[in-house]
Amino acid sequence: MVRPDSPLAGRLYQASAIALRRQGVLARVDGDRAPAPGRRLGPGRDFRIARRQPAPFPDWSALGAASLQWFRRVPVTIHCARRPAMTSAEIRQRFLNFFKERDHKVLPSSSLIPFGDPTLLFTSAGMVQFKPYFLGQAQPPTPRATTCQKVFRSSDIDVVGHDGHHLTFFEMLGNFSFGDYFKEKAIPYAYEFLTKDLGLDADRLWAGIHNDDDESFEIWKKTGIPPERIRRFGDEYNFWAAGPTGPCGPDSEVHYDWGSEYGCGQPDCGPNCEHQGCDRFLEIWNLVFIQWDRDQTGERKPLRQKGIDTGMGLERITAVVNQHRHGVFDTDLFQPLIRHWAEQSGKPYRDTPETDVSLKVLADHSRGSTMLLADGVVPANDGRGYVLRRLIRRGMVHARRLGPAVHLSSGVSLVARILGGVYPEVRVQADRVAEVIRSEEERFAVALRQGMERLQPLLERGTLIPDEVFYLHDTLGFPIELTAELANERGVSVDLDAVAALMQSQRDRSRVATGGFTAPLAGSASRFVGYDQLEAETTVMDVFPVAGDAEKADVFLAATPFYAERGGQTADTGWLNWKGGKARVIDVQAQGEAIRHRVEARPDQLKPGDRVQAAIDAPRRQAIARHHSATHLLHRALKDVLGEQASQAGSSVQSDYATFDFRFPRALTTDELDRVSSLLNEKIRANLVRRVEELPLDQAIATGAVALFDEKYGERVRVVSFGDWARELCGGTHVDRSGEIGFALISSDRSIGAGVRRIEMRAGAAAERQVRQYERVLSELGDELRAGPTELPARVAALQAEVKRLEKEAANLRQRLATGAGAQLEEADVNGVRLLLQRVDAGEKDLLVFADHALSRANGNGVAIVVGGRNFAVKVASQLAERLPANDLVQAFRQVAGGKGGGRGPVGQGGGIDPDRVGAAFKSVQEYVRMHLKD
RNA sequence: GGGGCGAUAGCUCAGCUGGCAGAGCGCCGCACUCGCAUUGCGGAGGUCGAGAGUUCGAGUCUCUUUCGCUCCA
Repeated sequence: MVRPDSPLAGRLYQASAIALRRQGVLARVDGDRAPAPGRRLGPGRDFRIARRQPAPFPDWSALGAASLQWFRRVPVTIHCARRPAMTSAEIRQRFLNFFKERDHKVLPSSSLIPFGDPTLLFTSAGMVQFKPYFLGQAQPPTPRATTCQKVFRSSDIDVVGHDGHHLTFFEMLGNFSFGDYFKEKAIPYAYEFLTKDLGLDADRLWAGIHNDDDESFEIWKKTGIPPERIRRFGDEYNFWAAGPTGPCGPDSEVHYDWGSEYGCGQPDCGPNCEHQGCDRFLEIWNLVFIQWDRDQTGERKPLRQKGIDTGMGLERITAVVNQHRHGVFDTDLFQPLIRHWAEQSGKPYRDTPETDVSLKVLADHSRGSTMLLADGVVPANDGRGYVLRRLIRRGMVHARRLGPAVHLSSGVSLVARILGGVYPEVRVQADRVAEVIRSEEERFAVALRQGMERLQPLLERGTLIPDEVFYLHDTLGFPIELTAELANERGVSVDLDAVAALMQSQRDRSRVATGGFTAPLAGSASRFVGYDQLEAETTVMDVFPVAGDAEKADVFLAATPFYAERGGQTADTGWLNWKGGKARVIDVQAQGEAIRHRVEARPDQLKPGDRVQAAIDAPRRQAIARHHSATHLLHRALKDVLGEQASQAGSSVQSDYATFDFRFPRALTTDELDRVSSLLNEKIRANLVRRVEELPLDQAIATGAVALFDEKYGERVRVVSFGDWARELCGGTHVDRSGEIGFALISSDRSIGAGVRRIEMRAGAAAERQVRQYERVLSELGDELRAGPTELPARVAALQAEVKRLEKEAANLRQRLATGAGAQLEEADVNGVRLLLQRVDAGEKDLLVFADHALSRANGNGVAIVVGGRNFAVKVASQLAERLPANDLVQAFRQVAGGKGGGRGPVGQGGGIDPDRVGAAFKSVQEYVRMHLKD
């Protein structure tokens, strides 16, 4: 890196020279006495850079990189440039402070994995963590809040890099009101923050509002935006709803005007301009006014508690404040990353459009993948993990494009440096994150190698059919864009439309297959009483038939002791009893707030309003509880032994076993497993008391409970703890004291994916059964081998060696017996061809070996037939094989001897013959040969 | 959740329409060499992922299953 405060010299690209000048750095051509501000520098000219001011050089790590060829064409990026008007960190802080001063509670960003919302893949907006408050499902802890929220959007993944605005990961600044203030304050707040705190030119701000929203129009006007800069739009731009029903309302955006010189020049040009190439307006802040509740008929009723939900992208506003016309990648959030890969690849930023796309993709994707990984997403083939994998792979394709030395994983530490201050989890997890990306890189390298092996010959042949391109992508994971690129280099054409059609049909197939289950939703919530009741008298609320099975029904109850499958814990089973009937409950699933019982009964046997007694299989529940509690203790034990990084990635709790998945980069050593196991059982014997508390979520996490993702929590959560040792958020059912678990046995530890391991465990009676089974096997083995348990391995190894030796000896003996004096051999000579018949005592596999041996006596001019039991083999000397195909001889032989068989070339085999007729069959073969050799 | 592909020697893989389980690398030994590398010769190493079926005969065909890779939702 070049030091900022020393004069620089080098050879300049013209574009870079202009960029330098625009950023307030003067270029002086060598030999000139003074900087020549107006002088145009031609490409390739030597030059020097001098500071214009004696003042210290502006922030070095800041913006506006310019690239130039340094001595001897070694590429160097110099970072000089104008000091940013305001850094991103400063903007973030000012925003939160601004709203804090206006009585907003500053809340931390929630995870990128949405809490308690299975409908969302990622946290895709600032309001996600507040959704329950807006939907009226939970009481907000505070009437006003403000956040800087981590956000991830997978929908734009393919667009990133091609412009200056689309990102996968970004930060969303937002202020929120839950039934507190409304438009009258939200709009002035926004205006004040932008113009005063950020110092944006008020004349450049425009507002977009909903067609019918006169209220907002008046407020904007009063606040300071003249009517001609307030534009009205329809639902497509300015209406927000969480879904077809529920809370909704108009929204209003603030647009920034870059100036008419960037516009399309059309008279109707304005925010949301739809003219091609119009680049004048940029939306910077979106204010949502949640004011109605929409019902199924589409009718809107005014909400009692209106809400405000605003969102402003930090990257975008930083670009605007610092006048980065070309977008967010020029801001201090991205420049260090861009510079990093520009240096690693030796390809400067702002040099060619292709390079810029790749640099931007790398900058964005390294942020995205690092942040996802830091929040616990693991590369996988479905769901979130799949999006992550795609992100990493796309990043690697572009890394590869920049050069062989360019690696996506090398950006992780930089991302951690840029964002780690605000999101400490990135800093903590940086090593693990880099490790995971590295292992993905290795995996991808394998896919690339395999793909290249297949692609190379096709390219040399000069044709590439779409099916082949699709196969490479679909089966081998070889990126289509890479195929296209390579084909292009070789001048081979690829029908990308046809490939896209194949992709589409695959998408359709998946969609059709997924849209299967559509059980109707029960209207209201079922009350779960199963924490302290094993049975309950209750009322049937709804009964639905089960598609494709007339003997089963789905039943919804007002209250139920049945635990629905959730958080990895398997569902309870049991019975429903009612006057005149009884049915087994075989599965229980949660559907929203309702609990669906699948029972073995016809749908007409029960109807809404019926009284039933619901009773779960209590011993089974107890066995499940033992496994679930043991899982908590195991989790704690793993963390104690391996460190806090060993965090849960999933679990499955059944009545007879449990599996526990956790993040850990390598296999556990025997010693570690031993320590985990003994600590686990020690805590079981300590008979720790189980406590359950219900707490608000943030308080629970604050008191050190282990929070998990993928689980669905309400605004109040259950915290289950054993003694003061293991403490977790958990909705499951547990034993009262750890001693009830009895004993826990870890039966296996294996890898289930990059950085994730799975431990299988049995507890209580299941563990006992397992141990007894092992013991039985051991003692049977010991009896059989006459060895004590500890001697068994050595004994078995010795036996195996012995078996090998004997097998070999036996094979030798058989061979010698067959070929030696004792071999039963008949011979005949037909027209100079020797025919041999040999009877051996051998399995069918060996017959051909014997035939080979026998044939060796015929000096390459003969036919050998070997019979063993009811099987036979025929071998013809290779020089005869054409005139006497083995298959014909086999047929001649079995016509007399019976059985079946066939052959090819010089080899034939058959079986099922009558051993008594072998002699006669041999005669028949002789006859056949005689006939055929006459010709 | 749906689709594609794969599982054969320690590793990477070949094995065409069913008919004697192979190659390269690695490993061991011997020769050559002062020694190493190289080279030459020889050798060990396989329940062909598991289970059923079809067949006289299955690594090969059919079904089931486990695991892995991969695309899509």
